[in-house]
Amino acid sequence: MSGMTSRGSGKRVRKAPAERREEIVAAAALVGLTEGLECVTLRRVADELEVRPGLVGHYFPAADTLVAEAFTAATLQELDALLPPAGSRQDGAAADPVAVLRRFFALTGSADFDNVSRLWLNARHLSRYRPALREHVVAQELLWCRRIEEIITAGTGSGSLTCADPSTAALRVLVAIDGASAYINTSADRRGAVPGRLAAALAEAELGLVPGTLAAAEAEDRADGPGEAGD
Amino acid sequence: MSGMTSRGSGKRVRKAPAERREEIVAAAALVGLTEGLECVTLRRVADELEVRPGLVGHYFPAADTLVAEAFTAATLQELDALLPPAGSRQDGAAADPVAVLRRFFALTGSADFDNVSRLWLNARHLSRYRPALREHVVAQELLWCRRIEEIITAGTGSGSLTCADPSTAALRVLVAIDGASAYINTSADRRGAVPGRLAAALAEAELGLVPGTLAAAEAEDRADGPGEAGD
DNA sequence: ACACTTATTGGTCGCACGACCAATTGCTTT
DNA sequence: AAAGCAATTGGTCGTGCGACCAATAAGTGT
Repeated sequence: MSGMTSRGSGKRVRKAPAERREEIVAAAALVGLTEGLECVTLRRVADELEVRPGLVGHYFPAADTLVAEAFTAATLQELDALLPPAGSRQDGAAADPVAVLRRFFALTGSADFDNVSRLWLNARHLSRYRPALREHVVAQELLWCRRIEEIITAGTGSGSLTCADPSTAALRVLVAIDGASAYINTSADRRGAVPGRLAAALAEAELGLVPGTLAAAEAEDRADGPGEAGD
Repeated sequence: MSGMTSRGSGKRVRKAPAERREEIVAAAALVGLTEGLECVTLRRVADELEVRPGLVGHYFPAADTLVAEAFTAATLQELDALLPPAGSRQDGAAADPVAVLRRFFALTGSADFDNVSRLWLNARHLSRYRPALREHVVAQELLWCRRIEEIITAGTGSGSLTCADPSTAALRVLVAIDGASAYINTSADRRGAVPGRLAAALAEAELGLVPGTLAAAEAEDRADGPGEAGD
């Protein structure tokens, strides 16, 4: 009997509050990202950490707070992977904005981004009922928008792209991405088709780039793409 | 004691199965539209109709089916209000496609459409967990897309608008609308701003119309609009 | 008027959730 | 080594859910 996955009983592992709290949020973020925010429950998270539910309840007297923080933790990490923050380069030289955007659209269009799309969709809906989550979602919306705006502004500065209002352009790009990812749970199969391209195409139009600059090769991992909804 | 809102007890009202079923679906659709699809529960719907929960369970042995049908009923009705189906005109003359589209964007941009935006967001997320709902959502996505495509095709036929591929254009318009409505639960206040316009603007660009043709006057009913998120 | 079908009731069962609390036990301080 | 703090446990309580079922009563046909 080697598969003793859980420490079963007895042995308590006492940790520093701050550390335990981070651990809980990280576990909650993972659950929320992979299974959905409604699965971020005291019991589920406790189970993940092999801890008693009461402990999670101790750190989060209101379960809503845990859900909200889980969302923020997940999106924050994802954003950093998508668009490295301003001060993250050792060499002072910033990367080419167009290249950054191309990488950005390549990532958001790939299957690896699916869970993130689901998370946003999930959070936006759940915000209807959970005020705490709502605030965190609004904050992340702003943050993502700002991060995109930074790239665009850098691009206009270096002249590699042109745009009247970086703020508006960033918001439009974000809206297009959200529109495309809205179909993640219903039509994920024909993702490569129109919606996925729309965001990049819109960005190209919005930023005065030649079509195709941002739309990476559509080498979808699923090469079996059927023609036009075969209903 | 005049407020005898419910018939309290005893009196049974026996109805024909078909009629009762429609009644249940209609009530469920209303609940789903106003309170959310997770509130479409056997008990909640039964309460709405002043009937015992078991009865609803009798007509819908699987609760998922009720949720799915409620969604379809709600969106079907809404679509007909938004874009009257092809054969709905007594006089054979079809309306001017551009006028139809203008009306369409005016309606989707108004506050009356908020609950519908919420419903779609709701359904798209819930489709992650409920296969029955998922199928209905996919069907409605197709239907909405087709209905828009009809208008566009009519427009290209009459020459009032130009477009390479009506099918793709319709899908793009829908994606834009979905992107805009994604923010309904988090940033409904500054709806008038960028997102709402984006859909109409994209449609104008997509259909070769002069900017402003489809974007109706942004006379928001909420005239008390405060300046930029005052956080 | 009667019997028969079935729409409708009233109730139970098991489950998962958040909230709450007293008892326990690991760690730190004295 | 003893005392104290608090992280952690184990358990309870109330709620709302879907599913299920036997009993009831409203119509329908004879």
